[in-house]
Amino acid sequence: MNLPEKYKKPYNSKDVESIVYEKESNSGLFNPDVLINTFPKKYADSKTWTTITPPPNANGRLHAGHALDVTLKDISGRYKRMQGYQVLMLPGSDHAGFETQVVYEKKLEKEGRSRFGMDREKLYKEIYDFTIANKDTVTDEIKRIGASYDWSRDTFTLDDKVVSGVQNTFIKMYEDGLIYRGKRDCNWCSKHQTSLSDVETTNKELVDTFYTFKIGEFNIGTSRPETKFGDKYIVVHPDDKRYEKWLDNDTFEAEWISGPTKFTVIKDESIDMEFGTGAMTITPWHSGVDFLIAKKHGLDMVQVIDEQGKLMDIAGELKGLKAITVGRQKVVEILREKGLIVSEDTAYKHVVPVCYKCETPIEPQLKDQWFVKMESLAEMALQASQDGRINFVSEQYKKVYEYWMKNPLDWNISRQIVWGIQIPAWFKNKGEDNQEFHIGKTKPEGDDWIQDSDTFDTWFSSGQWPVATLGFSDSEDFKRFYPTQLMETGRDLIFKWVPRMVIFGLYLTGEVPFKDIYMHGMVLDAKGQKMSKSKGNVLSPIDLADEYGMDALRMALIVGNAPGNDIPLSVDKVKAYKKFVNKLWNIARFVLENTDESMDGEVDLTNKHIENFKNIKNDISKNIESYQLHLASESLYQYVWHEYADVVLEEIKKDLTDENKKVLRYLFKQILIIAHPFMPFVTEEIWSDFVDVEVNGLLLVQDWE
RNA sequence: GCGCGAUUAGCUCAGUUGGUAGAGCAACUCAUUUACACUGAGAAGGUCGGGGGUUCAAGUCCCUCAUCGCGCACCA
Repeated sequence: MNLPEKYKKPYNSKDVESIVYEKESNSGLFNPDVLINTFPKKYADSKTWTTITPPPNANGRLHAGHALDVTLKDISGRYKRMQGYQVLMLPGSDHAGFETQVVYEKKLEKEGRSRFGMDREKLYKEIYDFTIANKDTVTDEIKRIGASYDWSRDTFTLDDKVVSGVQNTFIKMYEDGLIYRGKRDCNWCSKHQTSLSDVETTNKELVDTFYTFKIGEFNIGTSRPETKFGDKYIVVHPDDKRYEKWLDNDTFEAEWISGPTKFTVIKDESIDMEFGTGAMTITPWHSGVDFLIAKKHGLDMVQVIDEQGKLMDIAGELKGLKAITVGRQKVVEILREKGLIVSEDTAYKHVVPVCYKCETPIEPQLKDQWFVKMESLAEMALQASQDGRINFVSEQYKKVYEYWMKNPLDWNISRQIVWGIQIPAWFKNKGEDNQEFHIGKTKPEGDDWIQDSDTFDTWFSSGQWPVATLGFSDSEDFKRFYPTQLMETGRDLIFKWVPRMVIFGLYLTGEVPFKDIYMHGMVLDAKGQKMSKSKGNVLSPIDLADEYGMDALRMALIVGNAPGNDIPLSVDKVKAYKKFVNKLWNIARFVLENTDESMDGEVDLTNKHIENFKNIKNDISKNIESYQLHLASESLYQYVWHEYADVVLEEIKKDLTDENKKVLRYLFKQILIIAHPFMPFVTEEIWSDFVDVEVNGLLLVQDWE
């Protein structure tokens, strides 16, 4: 027969992938509007199926995790589109405020520059250009994975409509009493010079010296002597017998760092009598726990360490020293000379919060910032999970989510960085306490108003992503596509992103933003280690695809990857699926050599092979529906190789009757359909040799009944 | 400390409502130009981490212990 030349060689992904993607993309069928217009019979009256794709940070290149992310949702999307849904997979990019600024700061550092002292607008413009350039690279790489995304709706978190809508949300929340400005302890990173939310810190175990100091009759423990300059309160538990002779608010004078100091005894139940001596001093400005005690008892709060992490005036001659290093040593020296050290435990292990980007220990600071009151919002989000309006594909994340929603902490949304959406708030007399402010997008009457220079926590805008990308509630797209079906994203975003989308979705629209939540695991190296540049074990999805083909990589990422579990990826595994792709190619060769289009008519549906296939197909459909893609892909592999090729084809080869050829051809075309979502490139390519695509359409829109 | 996972063939992992264990890779035997050597046929390999319980029946449900991983919080 007329076998195309290309089948005489093994499958070569390089000859195929970009051409196929272009063909599919140029057809416009990734856009649901075009889908309806082109195939009205199939799509005009059908339901929508929507997924808003997590915006990859527009600050770097794609890694294997992105490839998994795109593949998982693309399989579902392609499947639903073939089934006849108006599929919208909406792509976007995130300016990723703090993350991008950190990346850009590193770049500046390399160039011997610094963002501090740079003109705000100039810096913004530079980061903007940098981000846009990267965004284009990232977009191209996502396309290589085969993402059937509607690029005509591509959205950037700094698009006008998003910025405006996000600011509106802030104003609405303020009016609803859900946002307040308050002096509260914040997680301060002294390297990056910004406050961070609780989920932007991570924990690090340190071995420090734990000191016990003598203050009058009390022995107090601390691992942070450098904060003790301003301490003038001794706090003990009200039931502690050791200190029962002291009454609440009793005072005494004792020798301390800067000389004789007046101390006040405070009794508070939050003290752990078992720890240390059961007595401690407090430093409310630099400790969240101490802050709560001070607030409760109305105590003075004094700043000891400045925003660069240096000791302030109160430290007298030690002023200006780096608090945590030299400052600490000097204070200890002073106290040693005064004979106030009772004991030193040099092997004290404790865990401190550090900046999740640079691991600089967080220095809590009291600052005026914008906070979101989380309690009622979290309650709404908890309800949605408990009553099943949102469904977690893997239960373990439901538990984590619900735990977090039951224990919400108010959310600091102010960031002292320029890269982001500026907060629509205006101040008079900036710098003083209790300053007057005005909330609104435009400057109020009068000359002395200046806009808050802070920007929103990036998750404040990306939390609104499902609503924002669809144009907020007054747009046509919103009415058509909201609420969406699937939110598929990495397990690391269970706190940062997912609950916030649920909260904003419910708050802004009354409806959950998505029904199914699929949290995928991390892609690890072959040994199960986290991929990192420093370990040198990073597998680039683009490099792998260059060598083995993207279809092979997609399969390697899906098979054996149960929802939510981390997945090791090895080159051997990708190779194995490259063989599978080639197997499909060779089957196509055989079928093309032995059949032709005249055999495309009716087949005997009671044929045993067709009956068997029907069961496999049902099984695969069921597993895709429930996001058990590892099972679906496994069945596909087993069927194609060990049933169709090893049994059906071998049997029919020995008895090439017209009827058998028809069965062979019919089944193979069906295989192309069920294999398409998993391996879009090779299947689409082969499809065009079986049918006239001009007449019958791309494989992309064939019926999956 | 609290929470969440994991522990199944040499390795990496599946195993959906309980019905006496599966895949890929590796290793072994055979076939030798076949649509496909990026191949085919075959065989081998597991007391499902330990212990206890529920059940006619447990890899699967419950309890407990151990080891590993992760997350959250904190003690000054």
